[in-house]
Amino acid sequence: MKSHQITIIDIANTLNLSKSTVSRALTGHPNVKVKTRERVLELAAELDYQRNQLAISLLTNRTQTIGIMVPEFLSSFFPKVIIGAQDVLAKAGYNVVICHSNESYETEIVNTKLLLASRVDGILVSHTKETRNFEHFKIFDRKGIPVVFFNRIVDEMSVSKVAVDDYEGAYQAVEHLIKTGKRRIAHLSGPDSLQNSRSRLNGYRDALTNHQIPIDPALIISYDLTLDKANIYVNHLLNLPQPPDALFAINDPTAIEALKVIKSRGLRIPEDIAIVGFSDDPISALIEPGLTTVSQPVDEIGREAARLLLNQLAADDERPEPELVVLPTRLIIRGSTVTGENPTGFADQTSLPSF
Amino acid sequence: MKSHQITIIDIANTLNLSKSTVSRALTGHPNVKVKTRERVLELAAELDYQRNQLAISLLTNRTQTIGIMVPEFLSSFFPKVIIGAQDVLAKAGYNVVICHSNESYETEIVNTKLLLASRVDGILVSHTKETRNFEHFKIFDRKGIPVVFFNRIVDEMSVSKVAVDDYEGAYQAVEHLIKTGKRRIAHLSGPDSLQNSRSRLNGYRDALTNHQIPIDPALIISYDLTLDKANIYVNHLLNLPQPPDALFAINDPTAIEALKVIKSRGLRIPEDIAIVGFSDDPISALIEPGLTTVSQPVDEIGREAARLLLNQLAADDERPEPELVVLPTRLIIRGSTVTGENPTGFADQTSLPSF
DNA sequence: CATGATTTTGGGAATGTTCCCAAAAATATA
DNA sequence: TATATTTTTGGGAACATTCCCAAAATCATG
Repeated sequence: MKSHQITIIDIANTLNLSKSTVSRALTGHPNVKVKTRERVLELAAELDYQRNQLAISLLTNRTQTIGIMVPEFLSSFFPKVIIGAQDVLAKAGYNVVICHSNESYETEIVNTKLLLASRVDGILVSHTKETRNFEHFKIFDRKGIPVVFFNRIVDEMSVSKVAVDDYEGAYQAVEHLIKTGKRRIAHLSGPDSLQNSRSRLNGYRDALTNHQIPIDPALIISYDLTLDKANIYVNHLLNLPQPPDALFAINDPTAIEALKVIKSRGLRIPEDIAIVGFSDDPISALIEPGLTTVSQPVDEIGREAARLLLNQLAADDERPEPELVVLPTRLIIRGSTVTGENPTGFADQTSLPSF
Repeated sequence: MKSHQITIIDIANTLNLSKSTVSRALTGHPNVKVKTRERVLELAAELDYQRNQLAISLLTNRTQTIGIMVPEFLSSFFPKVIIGAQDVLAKAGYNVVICHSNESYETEIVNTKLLLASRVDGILVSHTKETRNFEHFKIFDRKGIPVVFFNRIVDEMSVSKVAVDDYEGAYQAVEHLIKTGKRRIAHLSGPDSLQNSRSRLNGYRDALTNHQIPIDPALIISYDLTLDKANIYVNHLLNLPQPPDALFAINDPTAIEALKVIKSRGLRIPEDIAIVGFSDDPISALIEPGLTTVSQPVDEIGREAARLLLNQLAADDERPEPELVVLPTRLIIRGSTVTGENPTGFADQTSLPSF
């Protein structure tokens, strides 16, 4: 049961002033006597007065709130992106509402409605792996609420986007495997609905082709990113008449699952089969052998997405041109592809304490 | 630049109705002709009408929004708690705003103001390690906005709280070390400001005392949970004239940092020194050796905290009695304390895919 | 001390919605 | 057909704030 809220009228009445004067005193308007302002601020502090942002938002039609929608946040990736974005947005005076869709298209739509109802000024989005229809995001666009996609981006919408160079990252990962002498390189790919999944697959293909290695469709498997499936597919690959001598996985959790399966079969990594992941999850530096992986500037993805959104919000005339930012990736080489590299698997750990 | 928002008045004008009737049609009030309701709903859908939650909140003085404040969310702990809480709250029709204080007291106070200004109906809080003064939380209490503490709880406030049995968890962890024959058991503890840090220390002490092992103050170190400090203190302990033969760490990141230092010194785990952590981070099952740790029902902490908050919100008469829920912990035994246990370090992995 | 200029204050509209009460329309009853 | 009853609709107040314009108070200048 909430008690009566303190309003500017309460303050006005106690001090025998009008609400207008109190409002001016609180917002720092110059036209108010110093003495009066002091009296108002003093009483406001004493009563724990908090201006009602709802009323102001209703009046100004701006909530100073940005919605961030992510498909999950159990892995470290999205929390880090959010932290980066939040930092930039907070400095610009915006609050942040975080929604996670749990990789469910239905939940994503519900979140969409929610953000629309709470009248956010803009949204940052990484859609779910199930999302193939983007009508629910176009509503924002039609209402003039800026949308910025990050990480999982949408070709069919003309809005600002932040991605990493998935193609190049994948290309270099596969080229690295080729240089270590591997020839039968498998790829555990993600669902076709994800743009970055498609780009990484292209990078994989082109690296092989450019090194005169034929592409064997039996070595390419797209899956839905649920780890029990990964387990099945890795086993399947190992059971092939001509099993692969290397595996490029769509992401680190997949690579780690593969590593687990391969170790339990008593195969040697990287001699029998080498593994490369994608995204440099903190875990990847800690396991044995350390996982070679394509790192991405996670924090910077969030910061950049926030900046693009602020660009859209700042323009008070017509809508500014959408921008596309592609951030570079970097190959981190560890024991899963090269012997003697990071033998303990411990390197550049940066995770924080938890309780 | 946001375009004109569609309001019920727009709908009312186009259909030659009053705003009252449109409002009734949209909210499902029975007293409206079926034909009229259909016309209204149809036009509303066509115009992408979204009711303005701000206006409603202003009127009802309830925002249907809950604030969750956590000290960090880079480790997996708090994201999991948030997911649990969010699930329960969403089912009860509440939205969630997440704030992370980045372990900074200052930021926590800013977040407090922010949640107060956005008029949340209640808050779930885990305070920072720096927080020793809780006045900023008492403001909520005074305004009749329910507060529930979880994980890091506050003795001096009479509100609902959710904790795990830190004392018992620590006791069992240390007892386990004693049973494996260890006698010089060190404890890397957290800051005294955290209630769970104190409880774990008590569990450690009592386990030693009850097994007639004298407590050596040189083996107890409280630190601020920043990993570089952990590194220094572990080295310090190993350099003692009589180094410990086991280490009970306040949390898993600390334990993993210790493991790293100990391995790099060429000591055997657990023969030369055994390690136990706290909270069963997903990483703990993946490293080598697997980390023995005290697991807590992370998801359930969030769900339970949400339930306690709903209890407070549901009561429409006077304020209900605060509740205290203490959830059980469970010792997970792995290779860092027992040889031959989980030799690969891979066990019960449940982390999700990331990009 | 009067006049004009400037500073300070007050009143009302506006924001989008719900809810209460009254009015109008439709329906039932005599 | 007139009256009573029920259903459906409309008009205003209320929520907390800001902003514009006018009114009041203060100040400076001759």
